[in-house]
Amino acid sequence: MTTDQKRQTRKKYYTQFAKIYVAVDCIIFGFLDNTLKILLRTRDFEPGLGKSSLIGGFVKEEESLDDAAARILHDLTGLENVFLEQLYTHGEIDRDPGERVISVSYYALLKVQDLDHDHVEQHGARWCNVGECNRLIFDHNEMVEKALARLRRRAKNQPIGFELLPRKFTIPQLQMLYEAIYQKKFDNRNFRKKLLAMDVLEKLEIKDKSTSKKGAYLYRFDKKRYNKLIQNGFLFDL
Amino acid sequence: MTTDQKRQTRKKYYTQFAKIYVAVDCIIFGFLDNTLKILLRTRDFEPGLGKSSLIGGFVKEEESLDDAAARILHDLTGLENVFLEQLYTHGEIDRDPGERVISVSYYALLKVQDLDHDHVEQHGARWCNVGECNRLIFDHNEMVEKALARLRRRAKNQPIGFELLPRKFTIPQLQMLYEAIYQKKFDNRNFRKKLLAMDVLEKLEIKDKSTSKKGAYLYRFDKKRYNKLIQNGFLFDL
DNA sequence: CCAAAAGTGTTGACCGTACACCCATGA
DNA sequence: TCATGGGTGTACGGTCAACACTTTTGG
Repeated sequence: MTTDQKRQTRKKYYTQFAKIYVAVDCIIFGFLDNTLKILLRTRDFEPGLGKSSLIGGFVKEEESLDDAAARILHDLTGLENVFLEQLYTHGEIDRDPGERVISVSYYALLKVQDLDHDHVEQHGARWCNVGECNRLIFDHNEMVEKALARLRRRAKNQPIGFELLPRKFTIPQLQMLYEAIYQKKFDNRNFRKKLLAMDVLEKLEIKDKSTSKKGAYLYRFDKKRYNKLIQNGFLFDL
Repeated sequence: MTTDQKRQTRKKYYTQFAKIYVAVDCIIFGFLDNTLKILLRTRDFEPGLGKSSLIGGFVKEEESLDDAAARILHDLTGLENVFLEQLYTHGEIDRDPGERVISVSYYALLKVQDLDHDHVEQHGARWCNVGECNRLIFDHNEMVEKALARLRRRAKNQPIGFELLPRKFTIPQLQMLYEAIYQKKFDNRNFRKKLLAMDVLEKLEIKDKSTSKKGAYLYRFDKKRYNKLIQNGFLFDL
């Protein structure tokens, strides 16, 4: 029996219970102008018409939560295979003043240089500095706070910072990203030392001269090497 | 306008979208016989009749997710004000072979000595050693894994171990709890040193002689002191 | 008096942090 | 030639981990 056939032959076991609208809201991070930003949109429907909100949508009957999040992200950005992780599910009864909706939040990290900015703008989205995007509808500010907390925790223990940079990047670039995430300065010697000691970056023989006359060496995150190290009990820790 | 009135006057904004069954499943931890255990139940209805499962139930129209979890926990244990934290939301389409149900998992930490064990048994629940409770229905094993991972992370950085012990406990008791959680031995001198250095325990002038002839001093977690320290930037770290 | 659990300090290794100067180059 | 950002090494202090013996007392 195929999965589709199984689905069609399902009995009605739970008719006595209530069904509820389920939404997905995405906190989409990007790194532009050495600043950490998220994508916001202005609501074009009630309730909350005209107010700022995260990028979201309803979960369909025949898609998983992860699929819904990926669909919503893809519709807006045109991108696939973006880093996406579930965060938290908000289930207060009156969180949406329209009707009862529970919302599963996801955060995404994307490489802005892969993005078609016109496409994004045509969908009514815009980049907003993290920390300046308060006054969102419903409980969306809380979602952003949780996403930031998660990003900060993860970035320390998992190599996800690279998801926000081009595949080839310089050490100063990476450091500025981390400074944007944690909102504090790092000592450049210590940062380099610790980072390179982990031995997960491949140094390229090319320099990026776009930000200095001397130029900075480009590096690439070596995922295969990272996975091998992980299997041997190595822990990423910046 | 009262909250109830608001709710009744809600418009129908989202009728074009699908509604979905939402369940809550609880991973309920307890510390018995120096072992970390969770509460399981045998399903007495289809689908999955006769199989082992977590303690769960459906979310009602007029209750929040947190309230649903607290209700389910209270129905089974008779306890209130138990430590309860949301974990993850499982949303695969076919995770429940009956109908489509998404499930929000919560983990709970309870003091087993507060428990009416007859009441629990009458509700068909039993304690099962963590690590020996595989072969659960649906994706419940995955939920247990996630709960364990979260417990381990939290126990290191937040004083939640105390939620699993009596209000008055001994240092050796606490150490055995941590050994059960992390499945490894700790050096007792180092454990004491680090723990007492944090200065969040109040030493009582009574000894517990139930496990040794010499007797071990009882301690109490000083929550007020802990909160004060936290405000000054102190970090719990065991 | 002895078995069994409670309680106590020291040392060496390692890691995190603080800190300042030279290099390369385009303009 | 100079201004700008890139790149480099060392020393100190604190934290973590390893380690063994004494104390208490009920049976």
